[in-house]
Amino acid sequence: MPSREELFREWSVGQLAERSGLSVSALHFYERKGLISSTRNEGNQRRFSREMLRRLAFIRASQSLGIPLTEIGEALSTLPQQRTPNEADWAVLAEGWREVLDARMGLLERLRDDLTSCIGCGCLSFERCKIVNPADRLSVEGPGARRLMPGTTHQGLID
Amino acid sequence: MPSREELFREWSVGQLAERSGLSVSALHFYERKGLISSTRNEGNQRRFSREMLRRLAFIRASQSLGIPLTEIGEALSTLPQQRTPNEADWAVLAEGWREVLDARMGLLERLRDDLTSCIGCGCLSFERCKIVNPADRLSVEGPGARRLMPGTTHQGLID
DNA sequence: ATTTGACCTCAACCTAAGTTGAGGTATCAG
DNA sequence: CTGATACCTCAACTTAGGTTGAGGTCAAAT
Repeated sequence: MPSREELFREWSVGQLAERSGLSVSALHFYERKGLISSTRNEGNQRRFSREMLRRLAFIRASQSLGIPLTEIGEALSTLPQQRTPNEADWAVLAEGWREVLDARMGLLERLRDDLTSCIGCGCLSFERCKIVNPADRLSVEGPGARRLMPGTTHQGLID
Repeated sequence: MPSREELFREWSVGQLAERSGLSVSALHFYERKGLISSTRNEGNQRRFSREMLRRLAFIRASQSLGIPLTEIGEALSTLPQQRTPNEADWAVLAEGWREVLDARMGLLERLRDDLTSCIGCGCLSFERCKIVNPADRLSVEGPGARRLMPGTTHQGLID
């Protein structure tokens, strides 16, 4: 159980970085992106509340699931603004990711099975192969790097 | 069955682009990266052999599985150099991806289960939560964008 | 009083997987 | 023979998720 002091204490970036295992530059970056927030002391230095540590934990957990920061940010923005989010609030977010993961796994499973049947028929042809063709939709996305695994909002690779 | 002409015919970039559904700039890019190759005619224009079409099919199929181009290139470089690769050669590559996919799905499954138990215990803490901590290893990879799903060579997110 | 270390901002750089555009050449149809 | 395409190269731009460094300030220990 954290002491009364611990609960109300505010952390500097360096301290938050040490506790979270993230770099100071990453914390600055997350703040610019609106994923975390801070107040400033008299000398313009950041002070973070204890709640930010939990936000960072959620961010890291979500990233390890392959979810992009923009989506993580959207999820975080649904947390209550006035009161400090409680366990139930966080559970709602985590449950949302569960659905994303299930969808993503289903996609991988279908791709794997199609690949297997492609080995069987030896096709790998542009006319026939289900695995080769779906990329048509991906190639319509415009410039820049592609997302490896389109998340919640994927348009369906195979259907 | 393709005609004798078709078999020996060489394609220009534009034709290859049309047949494969890829853009001309992407084909140039793949050639620079060594994924495909061409000869040049008298006027310095690219001529592609029929085999390149199959390579492109493999590249697109692999990409739809979330495999990065560098790994696809490594796989392609294991194809026989002297003779034209046959069905069996391609099947070896496809079988390799199957293993990658199985590993990737196992990873997602473990993450999903851990997330579920994290909802149960309501922790999301840096000290205890299996889902939050593994990112330590990811953060050691240096500058630049992270891969969403580390492929064959992943160091193990959770173990 | 000074030095060390932590902090501040801002701009530039990195990878991946391409796209876009400028400036110049080739090829083909009429 | 002359346009209209198609092609060539090369450089710069794109997104994501940050890192690195320059130049300057703040805080605490000596």
